[in-house]
Amino acid sequence: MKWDELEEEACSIARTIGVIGDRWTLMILRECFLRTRRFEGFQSALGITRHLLAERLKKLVRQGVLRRIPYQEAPKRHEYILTQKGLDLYPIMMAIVHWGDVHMVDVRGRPLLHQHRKCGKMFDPVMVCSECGERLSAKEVHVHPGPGARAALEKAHLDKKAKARKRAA
Amino acid sequence: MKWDELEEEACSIARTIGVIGDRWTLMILRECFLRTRRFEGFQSALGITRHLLAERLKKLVRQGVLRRIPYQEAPKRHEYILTQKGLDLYPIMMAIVHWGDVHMVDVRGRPLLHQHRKCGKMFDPVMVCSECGERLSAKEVHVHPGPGARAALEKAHLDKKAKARKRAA
DNA sequence: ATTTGACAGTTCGATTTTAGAACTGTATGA
DNA sequence: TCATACAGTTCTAAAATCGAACTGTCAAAT
Repeated sequence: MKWDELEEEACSIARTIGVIGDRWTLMILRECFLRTRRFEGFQSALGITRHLLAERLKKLVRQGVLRRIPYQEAPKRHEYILTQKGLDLYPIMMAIVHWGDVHMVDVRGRPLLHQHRKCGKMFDPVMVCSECGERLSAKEVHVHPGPGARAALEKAHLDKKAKARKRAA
Repeated sequence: MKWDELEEEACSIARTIGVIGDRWTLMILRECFLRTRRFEGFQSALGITRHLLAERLKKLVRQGVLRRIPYQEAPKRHEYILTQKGLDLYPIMMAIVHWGDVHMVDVRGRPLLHQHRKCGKMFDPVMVCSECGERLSAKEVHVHPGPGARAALEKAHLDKKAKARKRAA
């Protein structure tokens, strides 16, 4: 499977992984959420090769996760800013941070603490059900095929028939 | 930066990415949450090469995300089951699915729907503050260096001095 | 007037990963 | 005894990544 095929799969995980599912992209997004905006900023914070950084930034802009905004003429310079689509990645980032905080800390303790402005307290992110507000766990969730999956199944069925015809010919 | 260095960084995102931050690992974990347990199951569902699948499964077992459990002798066969550490990845998975549902669906609609057993309704996952229960967004969160970050800063400081001495010599 | 440094990339050869396919070995069922 | 299921391993070719150097514009320092 190639990267660009992932985005066509009838699976929201596959499609999302097509956008953010590699090491450097996730690290770049971490920096975005920590308010880094410029090429040099990303490069020196991450130690990524300049080549790859340029490539990943372009890809994120193409996909609408970042916006490239000029901040000076002569020479032309741009900043990379999260779009709303990019900001919406926040729960993913927080979920990743939290898992690391719980399962990957060493003796030194947590690298970062998070304070909620609204209530003023240090907090952990918690995932709840949008309908009843209770904490979610894998075992309490039932998965059903949605309209996208049914369409995909029909397509797979047709593909299979096409292949069979091809073999016969 | 190499993969194994990621796990030593003073950053929970970097450490987590060191474990799950590649395309195939995330897809394998998707299958785990959909109840796939065996080598052939993963392979045929994902189209991953057998070589990489074997490698990724080993890595996940080493890191305590999966447990390798024999289900028959002669020939020896094993199943790969999520540990608690693995089950705790659920919020990350759900956050990824949800972002895909919102930003990457096509005309066919959502591939999967999620039903919460407790309340019986179809739901979306929502991330809230553990202290006050309000929805989280990036702008409402303040980041503070924790104990792990301070220790890391001191270490970086020492490393820098060591390097300077080396240059001088 | 000339050099130095910051910034944002691009280019290129060497190394590392991944893809794709074939092969190994044990057991079951026809 | 022949085919099939399962869980890998091995091999070569292709693709991605690394590391380092190079390009070009401008501002500030000498």
